Amino acid sequence: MHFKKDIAALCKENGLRLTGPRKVIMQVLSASSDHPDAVELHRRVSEIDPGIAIATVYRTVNLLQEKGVLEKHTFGDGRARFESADHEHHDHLINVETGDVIEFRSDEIERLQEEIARQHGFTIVSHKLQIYVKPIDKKRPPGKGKETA
Amino acid sequence: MHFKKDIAALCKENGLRLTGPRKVIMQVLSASSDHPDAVELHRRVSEIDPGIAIATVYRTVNLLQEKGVLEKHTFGDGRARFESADHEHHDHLINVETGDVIEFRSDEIERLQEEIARQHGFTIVSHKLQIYVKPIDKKRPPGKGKETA
DNA sequence: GTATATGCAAACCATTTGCTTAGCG
DNA sequence: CGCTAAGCAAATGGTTTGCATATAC
Repeated sequence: MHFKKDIAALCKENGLRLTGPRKVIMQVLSASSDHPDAVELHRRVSEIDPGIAIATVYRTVNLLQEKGVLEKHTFGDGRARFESADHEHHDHLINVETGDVIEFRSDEIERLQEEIARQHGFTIVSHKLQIYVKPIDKKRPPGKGKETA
Repeated sequence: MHFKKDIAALCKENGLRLTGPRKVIMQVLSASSDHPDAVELHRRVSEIDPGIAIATVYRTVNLLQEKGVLEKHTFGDGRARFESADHEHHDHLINVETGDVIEFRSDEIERLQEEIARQHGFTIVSHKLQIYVKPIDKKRPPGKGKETA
């Protein structure tokens, strides 16, 4: 995750008050290198300040998403997951055996998408590409084969 | 949608009993050319047999997905949407202004995905590409910029 | 006849919201 | 001080499940 700008600046330029809960939540987001969901985020936040309500976590991440600071993803399981938006766009490989998420970027795919949208008379607002994968290594035990939804 | 095989055959080869509700649900699925969610599916099913419970719709559609007969998608709104799996793979353009879903296929993108997965030491289990778009037409008012989840 | 399906209602889970109080600017 | 935020709990929306009955095979 790791925000390029500092938290106070992010709040100020988005017209958000720099409150205690926000500081903690944004600090946790900034320190997270994975793509936590709201509940996991709340768990991490609670280790720092147990008094912060999960409703505040939801309100904060939604606010940050509206302001364009965060991106919201849904990788098949019901929950929404978040990551910083202040990086170059990338897509995700999801290891179905472990749930791990790997980021990648393909300019060629990006370009093809633009082309496809244009051919249909549209411009792209956003897009998501998720590739659900498993290790090539055949010797690995089957593991819990999560559904690919 | 439109199943290639007939409904009785689909049930039989998947070890499912050919019940009244299943006949109706699968018939509705087969007749749908869009990507209905469970509630919409239930609405259509109810026009034919008002006695069928939405729980049965959910159970049926999940069963068919497990058996590989249906694909389940989530296009950002909370609901799951379904379509037949017995066609060549394709991806989706989602018009954010209308919610319309347009199918497309790009062999080149498919190929690039294979390549990316392989480079990371994986094979593809499945993948989803959703391009959220709006009409090129500039004269349209800004509209409600729905979130891109 | 017996295991599988269904209907119904209650349960679930993630997320949102109304209301009141707290605290940033 | 005034208005935004937070906490809490109740509400929501989509989806699943337990249980008793019905039905396909």
